Amino acid sequence: MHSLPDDRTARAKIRDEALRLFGERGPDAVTVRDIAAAAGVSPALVIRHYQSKDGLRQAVDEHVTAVFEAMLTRAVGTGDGDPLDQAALPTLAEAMAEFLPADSPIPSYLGRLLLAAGPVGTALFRRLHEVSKDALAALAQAGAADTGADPDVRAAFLLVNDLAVLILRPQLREVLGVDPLSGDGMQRWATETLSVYRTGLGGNTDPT
Amino acid sequence: MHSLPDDRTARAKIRDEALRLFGERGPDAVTVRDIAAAAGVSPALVIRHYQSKDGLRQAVDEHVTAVFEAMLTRAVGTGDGDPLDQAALPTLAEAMAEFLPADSPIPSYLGRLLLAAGPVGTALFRRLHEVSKDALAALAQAGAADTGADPDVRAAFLLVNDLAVLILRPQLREVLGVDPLSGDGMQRWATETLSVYRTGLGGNTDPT
DNA sequence: CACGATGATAAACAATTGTTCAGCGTGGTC
DNA sequence: GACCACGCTGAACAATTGTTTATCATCGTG
Repeated sequence: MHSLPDDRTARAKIRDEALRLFGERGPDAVTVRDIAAAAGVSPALVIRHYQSKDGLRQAVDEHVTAVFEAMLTRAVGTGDGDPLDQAALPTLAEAMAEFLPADSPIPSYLGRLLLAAGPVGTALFRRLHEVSKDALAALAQAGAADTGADPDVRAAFLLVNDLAVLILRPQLREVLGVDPLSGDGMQRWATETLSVYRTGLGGNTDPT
Repeated sequence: MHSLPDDRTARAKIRDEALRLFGERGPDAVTVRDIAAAAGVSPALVIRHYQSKDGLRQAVDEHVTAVFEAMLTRAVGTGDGDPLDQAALPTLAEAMAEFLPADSPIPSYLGRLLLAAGPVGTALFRRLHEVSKDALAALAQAGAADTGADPDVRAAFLLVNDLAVLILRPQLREVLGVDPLSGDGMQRWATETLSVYRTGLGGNTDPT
């Protein structure tokens, strides 16, 4: 990422197609020949640029992580204006919808990254848990929420609720009839989650 | 060797080892030779009994689905005593902890089944969503909860909160320092989720 | 004892996959 | 023109993997 002449043609295209295919089917189900064909190059060129398939996977990992990190800082950065409102917590999916094109392969790849065993996914998950804990603490300090008896678990609970939309996107789309990362789907999802976060599931919570 | 019921044959052992390995690494990362070695038999015998690796995978799918289905009916069956209390909803993980040994490979395999694209996982997810919807409706009818403005989405929300423990178990264990499917972990997780389900995240919910 | 039936195996086969290697075309420079 | 650096490729290689085939051992039974 330093001083290479230009990332312009074949090399970047290989990485982008790999990102897309990895996100769709998972790295194990994608062959070097698949990637080469999708990028319109020969399999040998893929290896020539990235040494190995695993090298390519690492390059995609780093690229996706970098994009996501930039997105994170921008997302929490914008929260400074009105630091804590209803939208301060479930911003992960919303940030993706805002900063990425609707057909971006990054959400899918991120979902796989978080699921796969490995240092990258683990670090990413831990990072997100920290962000979640910080957000919860900020909400609590502002009196907009309570950290609960077990702040670590509560933050993890909030986090996985957000990640579920990434990880189970195909299944949710199948069952709900709408892509949970689309505008409409996010609206419906956010409404319900915020409702629960605000007042719980409802019902006769207090016998007044 | 011979005293046990006729389920500890080589055939069953192959299936059980396949279930375990598939759950640990995913079917694509497990070779027929791996399974054969784990079961103490030859690779040829694996094929002889199940025709193909995919046939074995289907057999494991059916076995896991059957076990899970039995678990589901027993779990909702026990709910008849005191039909709806605090424990009526997030029973999925608890049912597993109750009906399965602590080191059972079934939760992991189920998690993968729900994530993988394919008819079995899709059907399973749809089935669970129905169960979740029914449970929510029952809670609502008893006045213990509200179906919300969007019952389908609310039921899906509750479902994925439960599934997250299955799907993200390694990551949660890593971050929280406790297996969320162990007794201790489930206790902590259930406490927080029920707290949120009951009253929301807390804080100054109304600006009096 | 012979003898199938049963259950299991070793060895080979064919296809796939990651990777290497020798070389080809093209464009800039002397 | 000669040359050479560079981006790229086609074909081959080696390892892995799912699967087949031909064979072996064992055991209850005539």
